[in-house]
Amino acid sequence: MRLTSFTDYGLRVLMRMAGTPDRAFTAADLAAEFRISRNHLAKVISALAAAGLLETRRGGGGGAMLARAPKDIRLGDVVAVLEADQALVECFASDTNTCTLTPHCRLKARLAHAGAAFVADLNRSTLADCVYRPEST
Amino acid sequence: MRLTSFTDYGLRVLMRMAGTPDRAFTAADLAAEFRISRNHLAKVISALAAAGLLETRRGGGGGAMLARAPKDIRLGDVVAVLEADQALVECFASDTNTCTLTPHCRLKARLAHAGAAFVADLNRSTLADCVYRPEST
DNA sequence: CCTGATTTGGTATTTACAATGCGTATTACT
DNA sequence: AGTAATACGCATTGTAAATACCAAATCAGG
Repeated sequence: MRLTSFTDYGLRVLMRMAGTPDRAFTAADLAAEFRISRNHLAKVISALAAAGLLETRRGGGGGAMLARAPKDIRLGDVVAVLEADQALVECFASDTNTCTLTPHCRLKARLAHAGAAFVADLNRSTLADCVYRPEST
Repeated sequence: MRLTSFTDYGLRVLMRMAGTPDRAFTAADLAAEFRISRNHLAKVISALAAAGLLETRRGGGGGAMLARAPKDIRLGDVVAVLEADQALVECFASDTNTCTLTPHCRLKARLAHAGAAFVADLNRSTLADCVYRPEST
């Protein structure tokens, strides 16, 4: 059971931004602070913006900031958005599925239910519960 | 959010065996039926046997069969065993973790809790709920 | 007590895909 | 204009899962 680093990074970004609201973070800033790839992080930020979680502004002095208050951002929703294209097991990707028991399988629905339980459990917390404050404040 | 095919195959094996109890399945039999790698499947079977879910017998006429009644095998436990070496996110693998917010991160515990919720939800079902019967019975 | 069938375990190879890098276009502030 | 940033497509890399291969241990049956 694994989440992609894409999702991992997305959560880090949100936690960090919640720690210093009203600041516009550039992808370069965050990449340096986290010591990860700037390019990859830029895509994560794009995805978060596309999901309506961040507001971005181009050009000089631009960057990204939270689109809503941390308490209005539920963690499960974030994970669900960032993991949207991940199939829990093979048979969830109907176009590439080769499982021979697919038509009669009684497991798939239960796995889907468990995945929903995972998200629901995370949704008991909001970003406000996971604010990250940098070293020097 | 993804499970490995290792786990996926393990679940298929158990469901199939529950459909025809008292039969000893060889790795080759199951691999042919599922149209997957025989060698890979052999390791899955090994892992299931090591976890006490299967009894295996070597030699001519050997094979594997369920060690317990299907109703006594909980799906969440199976997944937990087969996914044991999978880190949900980077910081769960403490030896290779590079996340700069690790000491102060308030997310990790919540992710772990959600992972447990996933397993617990699956544990509401047993293998008896997911028996797979082959085409011709 | 062989012989063939099967599991078991280790290692090596292949492959798939996430992760990363990079170049260009686009947008916007100064 | 010039500069600073996002946005986007494509190429490349790296890593881990998936697979293949091989040797050894084990057991049933003649």
